[in-house]
Amino acid sequence: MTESARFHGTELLWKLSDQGRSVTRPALTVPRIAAAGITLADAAGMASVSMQQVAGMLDVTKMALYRHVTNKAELVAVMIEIAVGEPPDLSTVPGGWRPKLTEWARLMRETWQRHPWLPAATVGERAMGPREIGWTESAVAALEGTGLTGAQRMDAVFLVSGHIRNTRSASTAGTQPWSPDKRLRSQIAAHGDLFPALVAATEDTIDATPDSSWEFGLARIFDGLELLITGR
Amino acid sequence: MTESARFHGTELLWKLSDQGRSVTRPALTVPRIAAAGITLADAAGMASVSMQQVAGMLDVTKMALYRHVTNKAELVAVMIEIAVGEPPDLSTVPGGWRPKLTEWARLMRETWQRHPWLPAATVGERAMGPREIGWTESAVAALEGTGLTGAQRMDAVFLVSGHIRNTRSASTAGTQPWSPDKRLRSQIAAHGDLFPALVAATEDTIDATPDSSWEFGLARIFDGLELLITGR
DNA sequence: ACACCCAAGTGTCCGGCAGACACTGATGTG
DNA sequence: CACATCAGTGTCTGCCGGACACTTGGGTGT
Repeated sequence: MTESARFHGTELLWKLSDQGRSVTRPALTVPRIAAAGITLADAAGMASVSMQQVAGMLDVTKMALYRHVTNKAELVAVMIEIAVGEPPDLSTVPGGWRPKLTEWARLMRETWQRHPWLPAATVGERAMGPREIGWTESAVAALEGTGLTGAQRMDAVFLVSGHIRNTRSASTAGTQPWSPDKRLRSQIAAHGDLFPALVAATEDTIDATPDSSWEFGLARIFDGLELLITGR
Repeated sequence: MTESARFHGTELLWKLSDQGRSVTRPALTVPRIAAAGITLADAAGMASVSMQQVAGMLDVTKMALYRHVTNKAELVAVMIEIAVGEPPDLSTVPGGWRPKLTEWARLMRETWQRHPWLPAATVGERAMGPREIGWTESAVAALEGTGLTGAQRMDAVFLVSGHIRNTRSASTAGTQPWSPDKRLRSQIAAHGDLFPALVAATEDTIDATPDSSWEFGLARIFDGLELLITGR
């Protein structure tokens, strides 16, 4: 059927199109759907993840997705569970809780950097998957033997992960009146009489790297924890 | 024209109705619109603040609002600026930076408690109003004379306000696998073999107050800052 | 007294969103 | 061959933000 239809192009084209649809297209599965959602979110943010956009990526009607996920929240949950990946094994990290937690924070930050929508998605009341809980497990385990109570270990992990969330993306961190936003900065300068302390403090933040807040905060938090753990 | 129509009720009724519309109803103004939005957000969350809902509270069509605000983002910005209130004057707080910042954090937390939608609304790229910037100014000013560089003062304030944001509301804090969510907790217990550290740590968090994470984190952060400031 | 203007509020439309529900067409098994 | 099951479809509803043209009523200039 390849060459014989040379002079009946339309027929062949139609068949090709049909074959393209029914043969080459892989079956719709939850992982494939989630992967499409992740691709979309990585590229254009969580706001552009809608059922129809995801369906569009798979050349399928949005209603087809509902055969595999019960609703959008479930789709997002699967996306998160896949995107966070396997929790790390910190037992191989030499040293005490501090190097272990440092590595944990680094890995988590890295993951969230790869998927900038994760901070925004992992917010509010929702179901957590096993891998997501596993990340917390890792961090809490790193604090065993520090003499902290269970509640304190929990709070410490919460504090660190909160800091990651806050420094991770402009879309989840609170807006701050400095950072590279020239417009806002010039507004502060224009009303300098109202904000003398800000004007003074922003003078030497011009070359601040985006990572400086991250490192500063993490150092303070770890110092504070160390003070508590070593008992002064 | 008032009494002469006594026996032509319909006319009077129509006029009353007209008067009721034009006389008793106050004019639409930006503050009134914003107040309606704040009431709505306080009661039912940011998700229920839509142009039509706000307009409905004022017995007006949603399109009428667009005469006073250019779009929804601007409405929200005004809501925020009004809700945060005047920034505090910390110069009256006796003591050094730590009591001042403690008071600042307390006040900010209080404000955000009064308007639980504030954390969610003050996120992402957006315009900040003078009062909002003023809050930051207050905090940065409290750190003057500590010997910290401008960038460090900024980072410190960012760290504290980030912690407020994280502990403030379930709608902005990252989901955590403990807290009073029985369902999630039982799931951890059910798969206890996967999460031994979590099981151990959650055992004594049953009576954790919702404020404990807040106080724990703030104490660690302040301790860490103090360590840096006193130079040790 | 009259024409006119203009600001405030309105009605209608559009595209995009999540999701309910009934349907079609293929496939494998008795 | 009959039939159940299942993957994917089409259409509908009710929300959302917002563009745009419209009405209406209270001044104001002449």
